[in-house]
Amino acid sequence: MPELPEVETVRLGLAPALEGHVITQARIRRGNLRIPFPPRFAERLTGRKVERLTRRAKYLLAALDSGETLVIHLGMSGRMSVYAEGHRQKLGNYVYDKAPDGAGDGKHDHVVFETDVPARIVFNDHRRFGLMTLVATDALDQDKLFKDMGIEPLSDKFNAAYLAKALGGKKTPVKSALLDQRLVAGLGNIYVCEALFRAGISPKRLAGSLKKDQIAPLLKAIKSVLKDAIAAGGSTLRDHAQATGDPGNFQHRFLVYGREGKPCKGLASSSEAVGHKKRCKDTVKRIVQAGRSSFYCPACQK
DNA sequence: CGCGCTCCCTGGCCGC
DNA sequence: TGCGGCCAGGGAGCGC
Repeated sequence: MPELPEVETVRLGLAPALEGHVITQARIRRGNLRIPFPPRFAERLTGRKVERLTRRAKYLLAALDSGETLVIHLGMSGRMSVYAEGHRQKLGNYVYDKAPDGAGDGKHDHVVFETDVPARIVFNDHRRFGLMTLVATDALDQDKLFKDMGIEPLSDKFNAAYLAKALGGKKTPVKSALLDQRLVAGLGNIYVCEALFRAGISPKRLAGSLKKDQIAPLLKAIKSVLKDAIAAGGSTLRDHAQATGDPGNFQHRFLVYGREGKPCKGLASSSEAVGHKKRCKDTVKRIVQAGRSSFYCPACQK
């Protein structure tokens, strides 16, 4: 489920319970995630202070005072839930429920942390495509997980010149190119579909065939859809929840994703418009590209 | 090298 | 209500 906006939403909700705090206990309840836990995983976390909680693409990174970084990926269905010990309480900008009986004991609760807030943090992942591992902080960039990863879409480095070069000459559909984490890291199926709609570009267009004057609108569409989704707490289709347990709200603002056969919304508001008309009588279509659904409006996207 | 297909795993939903 | 089939936000691996 989680693309960049969902992971960022989780990071924001996790930070008050983790950043600047000590992990007083770490417990593996169930292994069998995408990769095995590293040796002595719990011991290497216990007693460690989390100095910073950051995000790289769809990964959460908790830098520890030991010089290691706890790397977390939520896969398709991962959740990080924060519970306050004792009673419901507010930390930073978030309100956390009191840990109910059995919080952390569920069938798909893989890892449970306690921190000195005190708070309990539960990593739950029923599809088990997620992972948790430890990597030396000063070698993070060279790690297998990150060494081929492209730039952050919300960074200043992701600009029109970069995007033009990244797409230029590519014979793959622009939809597939934007999903390639080596070009730009953090976009997934939902936000690529939504960004292409906002920019008025068909997912079938070959990346290298985009006109010069389509690059800037596409860039703007990608950045705006990600920012809007973060502000809305991400998109909850089924599994995504914020660290507080609340669902995200951006799914109510999808213009094409999951809307096959429904009327095209045209451009619902000027803030979402990056260059096409508001009125449209066509319906949203779904095609499969590289094994994944693409939703688009044939009239609005060329 | 670069592409797309398949698979990993579980569960929700749809249609019969 | 029960059950089989299909589908899902990610990503690695493999074959062409």
